[in-house]
Amino acid sequence: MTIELSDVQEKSAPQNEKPVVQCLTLNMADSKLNGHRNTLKDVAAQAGVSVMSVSLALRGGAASNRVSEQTRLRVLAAARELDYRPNARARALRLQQTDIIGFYAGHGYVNVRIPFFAEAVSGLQQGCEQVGKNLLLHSLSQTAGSDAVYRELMDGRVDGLVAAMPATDALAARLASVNVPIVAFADAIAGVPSVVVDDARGAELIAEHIADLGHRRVVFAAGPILPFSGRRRQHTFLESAVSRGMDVIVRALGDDASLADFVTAARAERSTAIVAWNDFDARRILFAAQRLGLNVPGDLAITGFDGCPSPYNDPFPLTTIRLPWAEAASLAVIVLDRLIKHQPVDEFTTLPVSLLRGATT
Amino acid sequence: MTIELSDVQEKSAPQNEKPVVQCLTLNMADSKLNGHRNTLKDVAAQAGVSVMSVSLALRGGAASNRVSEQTRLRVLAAARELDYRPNARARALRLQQTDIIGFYAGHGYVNVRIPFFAEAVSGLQQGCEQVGKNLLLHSLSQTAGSDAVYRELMDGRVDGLVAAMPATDALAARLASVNVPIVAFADAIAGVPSVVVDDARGAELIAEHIADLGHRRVVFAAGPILPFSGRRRQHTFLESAVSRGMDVIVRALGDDASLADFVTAARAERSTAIVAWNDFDARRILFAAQRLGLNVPGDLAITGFDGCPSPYNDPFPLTTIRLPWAEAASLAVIVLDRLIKHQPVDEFTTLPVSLLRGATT
DNA sequence: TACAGTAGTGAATACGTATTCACAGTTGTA
DNA sequence: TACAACTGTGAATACGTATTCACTACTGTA
Repeated sequence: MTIELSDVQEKSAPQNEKPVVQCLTLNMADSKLNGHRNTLKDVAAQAGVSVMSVSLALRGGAASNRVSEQTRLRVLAAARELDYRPNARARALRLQQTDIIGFYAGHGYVNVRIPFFAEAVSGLQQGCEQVGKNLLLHSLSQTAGSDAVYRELMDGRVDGLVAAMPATDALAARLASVNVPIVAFADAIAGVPSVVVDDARGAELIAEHIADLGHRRVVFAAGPILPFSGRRRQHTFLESAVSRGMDVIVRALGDDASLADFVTAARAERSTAIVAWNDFDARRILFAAQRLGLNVPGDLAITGFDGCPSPYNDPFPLTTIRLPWAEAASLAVIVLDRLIKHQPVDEFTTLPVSLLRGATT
Repeated sequence: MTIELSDVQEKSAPQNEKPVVQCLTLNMADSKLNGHRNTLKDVAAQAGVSVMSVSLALRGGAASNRVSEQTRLRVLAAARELDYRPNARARALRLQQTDIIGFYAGHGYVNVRIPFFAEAVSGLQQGCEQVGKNLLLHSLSQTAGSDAVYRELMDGRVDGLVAAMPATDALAARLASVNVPIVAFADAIAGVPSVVVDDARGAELIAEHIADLGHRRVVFAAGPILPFSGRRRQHTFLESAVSRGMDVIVRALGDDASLADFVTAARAERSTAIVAWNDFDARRILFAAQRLGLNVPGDLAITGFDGCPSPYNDPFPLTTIRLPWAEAASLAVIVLDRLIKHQPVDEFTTLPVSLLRGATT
């Protein structure tokens, strides 16, 4: 069942090495651009009333009482006939609001391929739909520094920002001091409404689970770099596991080449379980253990942390802590919206986590 | 190695069933909002020159020659001192351009959890970074109809749109006729510059590969609904496989409950391989086959279509066709940017695909 | 010295919306 | 009939930028 990596080969199609391109003219594009868009003034002229009346009539609700029913109907007819839509750019300037919120993530997490980020974006989208905003993914990956976030935030492009794990404390402080509504996500930021998940409780649940299964000696696999939430998991797990009488060895997990050594070392020192600080690393360890011919969980139990649902039916699911990133992100948007509207908000929200029992313990 | 689904249980944390919430005041938020942002006029006053001079001086390049060196330096100093940043909302109205592009995907593919979508967004982001645009994810999932896309497109919120697989032909036609730059992605749209991947060639590669392995009787698993690219894969595979002397049975794949029946039926009629039109279905079939105790690929070979890289090291990778969605999406953005700038564009671009040999054949 | 040419800058305006202000017209009351 | 109260609507303006227009001051040449 163990598969060699070399089995995965890429065989490119010989006759299709270069993109097949047919270049045609672009007269079509030229003729399509610069089409005239109808404005409020056009509608007013069409209906034979003033701009003001149009604005009031179209706004609906209580404002519509200001205009006579006859005028209102005439305006509506004219607007429909001209297919009028308020210009979002002008609206944004007039109302000082774009109906767009931004999302920033530090530590290189700006990549939808990473499950955490995908879950977050999924939740953000859902939240946006609920409050009628749009989501702007800043075009800032590794190259763009923290300054780019700040600039985009300050130039009025977005109404607010959901900030996940700022790369540095300096950036966090800078974000917190800015004149723009901000909600912290995943990691709390001092002085900013924050939505987080209960990492610490998750670490306790793992410790409890491992202890219940009878493990007495385990390895905690820390990443080379550990964001704040990772440090919290490590700290709480250590405390909880030790208090349950377990020996815990904390060791940094290296690159792919060193994975086998990591597992072998754990076995050599008689550890029976490896607790990883996230699912990504847990799967790397699982993969290495399987390649070494170990029986998981018989020879070695492995646990992760995140529990992002797999897009595929996973035949060998991890035992892990499910962190409700999507729900948290969705909530973050709602909090941000309240902040933008000057409504009272909870300064700090922690979402509960749960143990997801898979096949690795 | 086969795992029962019932093994995956969710055990919630008893004392954390409700979100832990600490509600504080929001005076902080109040004091932060409504901060004054410096405008061009403020900079002009600070530097003791006119608005025009400031605009010219800050623009740099050839325009800066219009102002004296002394004025330029004074303006720069004033701008830095006031931490001036041009207001994006006002710029958008003045320049009739927001530097934002939108992305629309039909057929329910608006979900970063779906690998195709994640790859697409990843490529879009990369492309955006290259051309200096931002990416707007419309808040439109299942609830919002095609009308919402149209509206967002027409109100000037975005400079252009990358459209993947419009839900209906009517929508495609409508998009193509609009006064806004559009690039079709994944599925071509008539009259619109399109960036697609070579589905047909991929289907040939699969047929060739399966034939080389000696299979004479295979099942093509079609989805209940097949988007255009899926129909193309099916059509070309059929043609190519039959011409190589294979028997092909085309059968729709049902829900999870019917997966086992699907596999059993294939075995009963002596098929030795199942070709799925995408990776998602291929994995579902793989999962079902493993649960039935079959040896893959010994008893049954399985192939997919997509080849999105897994975020985790996959110990049992599919044999599939790698479709370069990210590259295609990135290119789509670049084409869109050229369209926006009225530069000539390729009307049709097809990116090459390759066979990814995994562990399932 | 007078005038043409040029460099530099201030004032004014458009982009399209939403809203304030003021005014005309209508109805109601003394 | 005269005046107040009120309703509906037109005109004007601000949001902040980028750009056009027009004007001043200065340099160079005849």
